[in-house]
Amino acid sequence: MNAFIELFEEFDRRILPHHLTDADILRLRHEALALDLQSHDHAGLGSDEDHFVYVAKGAVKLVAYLSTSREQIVAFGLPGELIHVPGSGQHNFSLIALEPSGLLAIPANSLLATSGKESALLRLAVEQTILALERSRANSIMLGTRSARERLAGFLLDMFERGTRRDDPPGAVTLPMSRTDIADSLGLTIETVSRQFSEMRNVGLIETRGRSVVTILDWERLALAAGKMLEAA
Amino acid sequence: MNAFIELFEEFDRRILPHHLTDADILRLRHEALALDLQSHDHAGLGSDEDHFVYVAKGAVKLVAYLSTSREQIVAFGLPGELIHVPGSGQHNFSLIALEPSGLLAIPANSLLATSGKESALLRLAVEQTILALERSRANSIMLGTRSARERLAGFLLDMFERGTRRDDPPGAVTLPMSRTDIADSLGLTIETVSRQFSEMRNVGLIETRGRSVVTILDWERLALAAGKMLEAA
DNA sequence: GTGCGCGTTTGATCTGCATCAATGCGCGAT
DNA sequence: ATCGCGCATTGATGCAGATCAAACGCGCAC
Repeated sequence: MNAFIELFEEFDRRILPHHLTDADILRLRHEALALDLQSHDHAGLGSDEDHFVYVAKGAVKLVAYLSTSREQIVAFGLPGELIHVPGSGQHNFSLIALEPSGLLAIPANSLLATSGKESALLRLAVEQTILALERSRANSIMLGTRSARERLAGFLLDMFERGTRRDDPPGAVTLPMSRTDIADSLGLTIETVSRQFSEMRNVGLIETRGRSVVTILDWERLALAAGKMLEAA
Repeated sequence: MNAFIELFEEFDRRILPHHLTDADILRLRHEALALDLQSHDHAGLGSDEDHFVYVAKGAVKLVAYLSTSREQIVAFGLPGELIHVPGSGQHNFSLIALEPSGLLAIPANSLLATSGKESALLRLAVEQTILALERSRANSIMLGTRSARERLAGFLLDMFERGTRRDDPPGAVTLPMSRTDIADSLGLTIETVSRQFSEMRNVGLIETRGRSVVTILDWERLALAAGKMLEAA
């Protein structure tokens, strides 16, 4: 229970607009749901309702299931991020922990049911949804046009921007997800991902330690490999 | 000018929530921009601001440019639809008419700057953004996991649902976009798209007349070819 | 109608990534 | 430390779709 209080306060500090009405805060606090997940746990948000999930600790993936065999990861959620989780619609989505994680789930409706004159929460909902939309479209572009090399290079740069931890040495990232997860998010196979890792290591772009620590050695060439240059034109 | 009035009234009837305050409607009417585009015209929305664009007549594509060579179509807009157009952010987007089109562009901010107590417009913005997000994610799934055949079959079904015109014979759609556009939206090449069209014609799934009229002959097998069955599982 | 141009179709070949198949190795359990 | 399992790497092969190249035909101007 104390855990919930802390979680909510962090969420309040880092995401919520300041100067909310007491009524709004109370309602949110009442309708928010704290989740403490272990690796591979599904966040059972149950209902058909959309949620915004704040990731306080750990890391999660948002997965869309198609056939039993193939799945597509639509987004990763890293600490400090708020991710939009759709209720059961056309596709079957599910939010799964990559490592032990502390989450706070807010039903979208409790942002939408703003109390009368104060619309700060509604505005938050719009902003966050637009952010999610931008990321999703960037993803579509990646999946529609990039080669395997470009995808992995872009992925690493993105992960570095979003996911560097305080205990990571400079230039290094600890990837919370498996090769399978990386493959499923980039629309590739594990073998291809692995081969790209090896090649990038061989040509001196990156260095890896263990399964999940990646150090970026040559930023410029990595950005180039990600195809960033072409975009500028 | 008269054209603007008609456009706005249609937009009001079909998209806007009923019971808006007069102030809201007036502001919208003032900040909305009517666009009358010819084929291949860019909608010069200029600013860095996001827009929602209502397609009254014609058809448009929302394109992301990468290199000069390759481009990715992120969404199509057909009559009656409202599409979200991002201001210049990370990627360079642009909204282009596929045929002579009548559009109404609403700056996102004029939905967000809701006047005090009435938040109906804000709610509209959230709903529409969430819709765009859902479509974008469905697109990511398509691009990440589907084969060429599945992509085209799914595309045709989607176009039929969204784009049948009153003058189309039953079972037929008039596609407003070129093979190049189809290819750019599905993450394929024109040749591959063309070959898939031919094969589907050969096996009796569809029939084509001219360049752009497609008749669906076998709905069941087409849905099957789109991979719809696997999703159900 | 006739002719021309561009979008489309079709064909031949190439290649990047998937698939199939071992082997290797990091990492938690003992 | 060492064992053993599951993830990861590496290798061999196949194939879907890209690329290169050529013919076709729809739709427009004259």
